[in-house]
Amino acid sequence: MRTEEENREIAQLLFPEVGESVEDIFKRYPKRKLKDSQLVVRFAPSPTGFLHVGSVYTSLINRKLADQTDGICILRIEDTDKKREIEGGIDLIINGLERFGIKFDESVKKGEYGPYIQSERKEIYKVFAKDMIARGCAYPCFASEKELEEIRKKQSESGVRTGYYGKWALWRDAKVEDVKRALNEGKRFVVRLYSTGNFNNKFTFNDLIKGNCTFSENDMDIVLLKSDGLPTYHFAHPIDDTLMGINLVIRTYEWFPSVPLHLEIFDKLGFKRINYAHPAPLMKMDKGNKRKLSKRKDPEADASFFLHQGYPQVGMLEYFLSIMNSNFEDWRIQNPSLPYTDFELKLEKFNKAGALFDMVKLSDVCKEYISRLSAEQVYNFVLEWAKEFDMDIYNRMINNKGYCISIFNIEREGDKKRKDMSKWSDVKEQFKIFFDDMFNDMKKDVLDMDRGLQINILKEFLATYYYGDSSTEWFDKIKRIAQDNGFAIDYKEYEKEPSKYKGKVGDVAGVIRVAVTGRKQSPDLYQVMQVMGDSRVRDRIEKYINNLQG
RNA sequence: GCCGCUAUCGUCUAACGGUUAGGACACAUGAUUCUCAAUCAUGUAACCAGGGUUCGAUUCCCUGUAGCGGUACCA
Repeated sequence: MRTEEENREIAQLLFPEVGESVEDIFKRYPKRKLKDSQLVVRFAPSPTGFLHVGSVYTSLINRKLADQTDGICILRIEDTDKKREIEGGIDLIINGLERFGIKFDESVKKGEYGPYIQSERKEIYKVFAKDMIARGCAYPCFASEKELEEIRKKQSESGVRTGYYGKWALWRDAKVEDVKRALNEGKRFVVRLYSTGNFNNKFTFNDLIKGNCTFSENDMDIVLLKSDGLPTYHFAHPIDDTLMGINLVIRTYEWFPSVPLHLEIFDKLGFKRINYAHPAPLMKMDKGNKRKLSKRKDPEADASFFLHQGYPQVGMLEYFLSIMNSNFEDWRIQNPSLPYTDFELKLEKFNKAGALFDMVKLSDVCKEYISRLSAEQVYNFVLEWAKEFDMDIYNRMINNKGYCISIFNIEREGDKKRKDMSKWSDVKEQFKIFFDDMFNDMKKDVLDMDRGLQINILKEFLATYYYGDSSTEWFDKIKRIAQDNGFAIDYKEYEKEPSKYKGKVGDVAGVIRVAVTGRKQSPDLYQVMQVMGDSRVRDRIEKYINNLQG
């Protein structure tokens, strides 16, 4: 055991350049003037790669909770691992989240409690590290990687817990002279927590999502400051969240096991503890096993995948909301016209286990969402998407705005809303029947019907077709053609005696559909033809007739 | 290995000791003055296993099993 004097001496030896005190720092970060009910939360990603969908998920929780309580949502960049950092990583995160409609009240660009990038807060952590050493709550450790490895080896051989703790912690109670000598030899050091926890002591802890949990006290002398002078997550977290006035930490589940450690650091720092909520991560089914959505294996782990595909941002957020609080779906059914921001998200309703990320369900939520939009809104969203990801579509839309809106308007009104679009890129397929240069006429024999008969039907249709007809007039004419050619008008009658007829009205409409759209399936044929216009319809039918004759 | 969390239809979940175990997605079938989509109706489908506690357990407790997470000078 060292004396108080000795600890102060070591602190001064290690950080002679640090003149500021803990009090000085706190003066720069005054307490926020907010009510307790107003949540100050933060999303704190590392710029180590592309924006993960899980990040969108977690930041949405933060954003919602802040909004609901008239609180503040902060973005903080945790870039203390310089080895894993990638260039442009910060912009990737900020721009990406913004594209999903998630903005921050304080972040890299604005805010009074910055810097919001941890590497720029290096000096702050040092002040606290020096203070902890001086008070005997932390100490320098000069152990080499090799030595640490040896310790670990010995520990696993004798079957005890691995780690730097208790009697295994070489430098825990080192003499001042030893510290001086190591320093003089130019050895690099880390600052470790001087843990006073007892692993055999259990305590309960209340997590806002998990509820009451039991933990063992931490006894690991974990690294606080790395040898490059930057803090580990464990050290930066209590300091930043305290200085920034965070009153609820929402972070993914992988942090859950380090709660005892963090509580000890809070205590040793002399800080008030902060409430935690640990939501479970998004999972993926892989060969019968659930696993975390992986950056390397799963394209859909990259949030930009959804941007490319053109999944509507609100659809994405609503899908996430339905995973977070399953009552969101019921709420949505009861309040079809309210914005998702009106839904009240509750931490206690979160599921404790990880949910599978379900693309099918996502598509369904997006279909619902898009079906609630007007044709103009769809046009604008698709245009925005196409501008970035599909110039061909973009140009078509710019040059044919009215035409495109009327395409999007097909079966968009009334009760029978069309729900076949889950993402903006789906328009490419839709456009194929409406633009002549994207249109592929079908081969002659797609229909199992005599060619002469098909030609007859189409010629008769052309003879009576009038663009100004209402849909009933239009269909009456088709029925007439059907009748004249020996088709049943009534489906049930046809079912009774199929041999009496050549087919049913649907088959006649089918011939026209194939001629006009090039497909056996299409949206409401009458509406399609109205949108296409008289001459395009006639052209296509004539071309198809020629094709059959050729 | 050790520590912790979790466990209901294929998926997301509801239930907070007594229910024909509910809903949504998916799937299947049927309806529908044209196909697809939509809509409507119907249907298939679940309490991880074994012990307790209790008049009664999906629900509470224990054990096992499985999944997930942690066990770094990564976050």
